[in-house]
Amino acid sequence: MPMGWQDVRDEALRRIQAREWPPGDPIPNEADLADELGCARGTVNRALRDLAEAGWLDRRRKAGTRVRAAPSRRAQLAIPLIRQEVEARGQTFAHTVIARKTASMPARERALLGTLPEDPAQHVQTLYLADGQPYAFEDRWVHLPGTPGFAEASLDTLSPNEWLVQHAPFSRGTLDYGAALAPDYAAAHLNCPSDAPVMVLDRCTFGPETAVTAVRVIYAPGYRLRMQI
Amino acid sequence: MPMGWQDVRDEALRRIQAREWPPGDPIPNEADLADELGCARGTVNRALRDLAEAGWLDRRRKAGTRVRAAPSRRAQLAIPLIRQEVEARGQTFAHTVIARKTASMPARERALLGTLPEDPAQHVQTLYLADGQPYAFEDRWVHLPGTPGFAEASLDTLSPNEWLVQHAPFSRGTLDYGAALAPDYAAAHLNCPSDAPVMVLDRCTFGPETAVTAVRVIYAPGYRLRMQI
DNA sequence: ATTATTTTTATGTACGCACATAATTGAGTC
DNA sequence: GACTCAATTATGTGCGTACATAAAAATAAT
Repeated sequence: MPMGWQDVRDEALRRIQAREWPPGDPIPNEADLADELGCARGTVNRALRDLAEAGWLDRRRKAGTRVRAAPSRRAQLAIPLIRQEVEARGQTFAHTVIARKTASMPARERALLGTLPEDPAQHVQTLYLADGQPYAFEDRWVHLPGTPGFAEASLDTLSPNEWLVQHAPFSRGTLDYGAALAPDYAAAHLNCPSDAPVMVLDRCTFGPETAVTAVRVIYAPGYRLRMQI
Repeated sequence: MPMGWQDVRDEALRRIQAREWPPGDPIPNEADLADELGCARGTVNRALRDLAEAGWLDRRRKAGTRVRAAPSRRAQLAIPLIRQEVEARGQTFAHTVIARKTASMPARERALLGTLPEDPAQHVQTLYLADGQPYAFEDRWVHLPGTPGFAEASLDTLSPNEWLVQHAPFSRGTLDYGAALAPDYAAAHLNCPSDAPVMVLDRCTFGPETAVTAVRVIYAPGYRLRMQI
C-alpha cells in the first residue's frame, strides 16, 4: 500500500512537531524524501506545498524547504452571508431596508474605494434580524458603475448583501474589524444602549475592473467572530 | 505558449464572473475543458481545485463541477505573534510578566480545553507594549502536561506567546473575537478607562495529543483586526 | 413499483518524465 | 577583495497514462 500525499503530509507534520526537523532547519529535498518514503516526487511536492500553504514550511527554489521558525499560521475565516450566519444558528433571518437614496459618496468611502466624486453612488441602510431580534445594522455605499442593475433592484426579497453577492462579480476585498461603542443611529435600530460595546466591520469590495461597495456593519452586542486554525 | 494552470484558473474565473457559467450551473468536465483549452487534464484539475478551495466552485465526484450559487468566500487571516504584529507597524516591542503562579485551572478554561481538574497548570498575566505604550493585556492558562519545560522557563526574553510557539507543538486551535468594555484589571494595565470598548480574543490551542493553552487577550482601544479576501 | 445490483462517469490521485525557473554556488576576472 | 558570469540544483509546472473512488444512472430482481 503506497503512501498518498496526505500520508506524506502527515508524516512530515509529525516530524516537524516532534522536532525531528527543528524550526529553521532545512528538510531533505523532494527527490530524497520521495525515495525514502517510496513514492513519486510529485506526491511529496503536493504534500509539502500543502504544509507551506498552511504556514508550517517555507519553500524557495534552489534554497530548498525549511521549517518556519515562527510559524505564522493562517486561520481561515469563512465569510458567510449574514443570512447563512443567522440560519446556521437555527434562527430565522429577515432584513429591512431602512433608508436608500442616490447621492454622491462621502470622502471617506471614496478614499477607501478609490472612486471619483462624480461617480454615481447609492447609500443603503439595512437592519438584519435573527428571530425578529436585531442582529446587525449595515451602512453601505454602493458604487453604481461597478454594479449595473443595483440602482433599480428591489431589495425586498434579497438583501443588499445577497443581491450584490449574486449579481456583482467581486474578486477581492478587505475586512477590518474593531470594537466601538454603538453609535446613536445604530443603537436605536439595534435596540441597545448607545454605550454598549459592539463589533464593527468595515469592508471594501472590488470587482475585477472597478470598486463595488464599501460597508460598515455594526453587530448587535454579544456578536462573536469565530474561526479555526 | 501553452496555458499554465493559473491561466486556466483565470479563464475559468472570468467565465464565472461574466456569467458565462451561471451560478448553480454545471461547467464542462475536466477532459472537455482540457481539450478546449489545449492542455492536460491535470492542469485543468489543479485550476478548478484551486477555485473550489477559494469557494467559487463545488466539486463532487461523478456529479461534476458547479458554480457555487452563494459563494462563501474565505478570508485568510495570518495569525502573527504579537511581537511581529507590533514590529510590522515599525514600533518597538516589549513585554512584562505581571503575574505568574501555578494553580489549578478554573472551570471555564478546563471546559474549553477539555482538561482535568487535577492536571497541573500555570496562570500567567502579561502586558505587551508597543513603543512603550500598552498594546494588549494577556490572561493565559497553560496546561503543563502539554507543555513540558514551560513551568521552569524564564519569560524574560521570550514572552509566553513566543515561548509556546517555539517550544510547544500545536496543531489546531480556535479563535473567538468579541467586543467588550475593558475589564477593570485589564484597564489598569492598558492605561485606559474601564468603560472603553476593546477587542477581546479568546484563543484555545491544542497539540497533536493534548491541550496546550487557553488565552484571553484584551487589546488596547483602537486595535483593529485586518484581513483580506 | 420498489429495491438491489451493476454499469457508467467525473473527479481524485499517483507515477515517470521533461523542462522551466529562480537562486545559490563557484569559477573566473579585474 | 569585489565583481561578473556561468554552472548547479531544488522547486515549480506540464503531460500522458493509469487506476481508485464516489455517486449518479441504468439495469435486474423482488
